[in-house]
Amino acid sequence: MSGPPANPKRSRRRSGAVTLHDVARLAEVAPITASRALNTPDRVSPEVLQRVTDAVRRTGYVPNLLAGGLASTRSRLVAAVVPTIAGPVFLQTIQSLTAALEAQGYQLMLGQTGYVDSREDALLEAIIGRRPDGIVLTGIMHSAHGRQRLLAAGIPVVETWDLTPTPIDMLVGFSHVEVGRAVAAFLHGRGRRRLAVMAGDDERSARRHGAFRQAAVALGLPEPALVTVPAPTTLGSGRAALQQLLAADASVDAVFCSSDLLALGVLTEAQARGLAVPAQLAVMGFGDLEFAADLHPGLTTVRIDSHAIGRQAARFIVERAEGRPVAERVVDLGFSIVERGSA
Amino acid sequence: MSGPPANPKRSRRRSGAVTLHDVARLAEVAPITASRALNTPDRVSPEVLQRVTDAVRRTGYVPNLLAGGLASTRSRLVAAVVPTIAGPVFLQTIQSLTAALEAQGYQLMLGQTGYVDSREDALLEAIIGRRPDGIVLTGIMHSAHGRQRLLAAGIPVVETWDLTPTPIDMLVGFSHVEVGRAVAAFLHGRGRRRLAVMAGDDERSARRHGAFRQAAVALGLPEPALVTVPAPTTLGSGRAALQQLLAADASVDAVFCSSDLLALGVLTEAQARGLAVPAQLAVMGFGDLEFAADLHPGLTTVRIDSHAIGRQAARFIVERAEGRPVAERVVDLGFSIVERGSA
DNA sequence: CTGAAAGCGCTAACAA
DNA sequence: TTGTTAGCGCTTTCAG
Repeated sequence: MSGPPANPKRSRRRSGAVTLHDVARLAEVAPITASRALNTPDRVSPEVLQRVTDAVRRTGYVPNLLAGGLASTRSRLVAAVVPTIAGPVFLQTIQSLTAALEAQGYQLMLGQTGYVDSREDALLEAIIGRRPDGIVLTGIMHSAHGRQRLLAAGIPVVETWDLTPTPIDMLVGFSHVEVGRAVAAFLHGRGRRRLAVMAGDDERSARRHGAFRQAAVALGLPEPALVTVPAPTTLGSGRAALQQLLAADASVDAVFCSSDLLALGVLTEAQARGLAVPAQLAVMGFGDLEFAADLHPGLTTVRIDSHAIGRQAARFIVERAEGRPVAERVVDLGFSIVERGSA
Repeated sequence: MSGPPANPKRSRRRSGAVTLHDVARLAEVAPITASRALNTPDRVSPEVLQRVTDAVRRTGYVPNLLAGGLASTRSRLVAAVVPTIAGPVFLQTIQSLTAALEAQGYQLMLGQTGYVDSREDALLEAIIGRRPDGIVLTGIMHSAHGRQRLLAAGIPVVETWDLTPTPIDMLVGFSHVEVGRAVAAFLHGRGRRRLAVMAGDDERSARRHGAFRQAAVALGLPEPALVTVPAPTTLGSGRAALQQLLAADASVDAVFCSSDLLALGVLTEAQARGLAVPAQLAVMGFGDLEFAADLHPGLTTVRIDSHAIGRQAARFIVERAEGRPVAERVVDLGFSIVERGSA
């Protein structure tokens, strides 16, 4: 339909796609005017705007954002880094982040480190190479070297799902230490006395159960038992961990799991061996994933507003990219304990 | 540490980052030679390679892939489009796709249509604008107009999770019709006579249960009951759907769910109301997600190798991008029925 | 409000 | 094997 390259002048390849020049020629304006019509339509006369709009429609022009990004040093690309997208917790954050960014004309690039720190550096390099307008770090422990590069690249960074005292740049999360304490207090308040923790082997989880165990002891309870499972946590590892836990000490009357999926595993195993929840064993999860409310019994868990984290991260980055200074660079979204049947 | 722009010549901004020119100057070679050293190291003398490598290390140079992509018309970017990443099924495909691409130096851009067709066009535009080396379409129904644009843009496309007779370009999936038939035959073979279907309201799911119901009738069974739930399917919708199903017809003795999550909902509801699985009700899922095997009872389900789909899609696109022609453009990965306790 | 010139940082074409 | 030159397609300066 559209004319293929016909001019046998000489030299380079040309991708063959319609360019802004083609549009401009058709609209009988200079390329820069066509550019303005598309990017800042209110700085162009209505008539010109109309002509350009028509030309775009007629040619099926799609702006080359690579070229635009190169020229303007604004890529409208945002990178997100997660250990694995398959883990239960970060998914909603990524979902909302993507959606919020798309609504503003930004795209998300996804990177997975796979819980292997060495991948992190390579990934970071690939990401920086794209000159994204921002990077969202989710649930990862970044090396000092990685922080360096990020800082050096001058790319806005949002760390999420945590509240570190020394953020690289911006931060949206909540206190894992507070979560641990609150859960210990909650279970103690419900009359539970022999607590246990089942936790993924990541750093954040460690901080939660560290605080949990400390708080339990401070409340006069015996040191809670601890079972660690490899991250990402699964239903299967929850079942196995409960077996292990009960084999070591059958008197446990409450388990705090580091994810709802783990808790579902505990629920499943309890059911399989006829252990009554919550009568004999109270079970608490973490995350308040979608399924938590509909389990039987309903899962008592720590609610984290994963979507809000994603949205706030998007807001942070877009603000920065548009040149608006971000007043408050740290947002604590908090958490809450949702009491349902399992505890 | 590194020198900021000092030359007060005139004109443009310069991003401030280290460029290939800086590296080349330091290594005392021409920029193009430095480029070769980085991209095709074997076409450069060992000595030059060494000098360039050193210069890169000393400057902390990170290639600008926007510029590279613009010049070479190869962005090393691949776009994936899913309805929502939060749905249970596509996650593993995306995970493997990302991982496989990263291993080859490609990055993934994620786009969500949110089950709204109008979003699809806007998203497509944003994607095409990045000039990706490929697009992976997962679980979406693309409009004729969308197909047009994709074709016109000349970007390699891989459709996944399906086997359409008229692929846009490349295809990796399996037959949903075959799945429906196989499940009907399986349940019939296990002596089930009053079948039911619980399905998300997406097109693919409809094809599965269409074939399922047809096959059931062909086997001499009564027309299976059908309960439709909105996509994406959840545990909660599974519970609700079972209630609905039993209210309409309590004699049902087998349910085929259009996702494992839905099946988990059915299992949960059955347990809550003391309905014995599989004795009174056989439950089958779809997907064989990670948790399926560890449920109690274990979930009998249709196994789809979601990871393999992602890997094959990556292979397709990389082959194309590297200019190697793809011989077989359609791959049927098939499926299998995994028999566990629930049916 | 519109345009001419210059160049973002890189690599494909030729040469040498 | 290395270099020269000319752009990829867009947007920023700086003028009108």
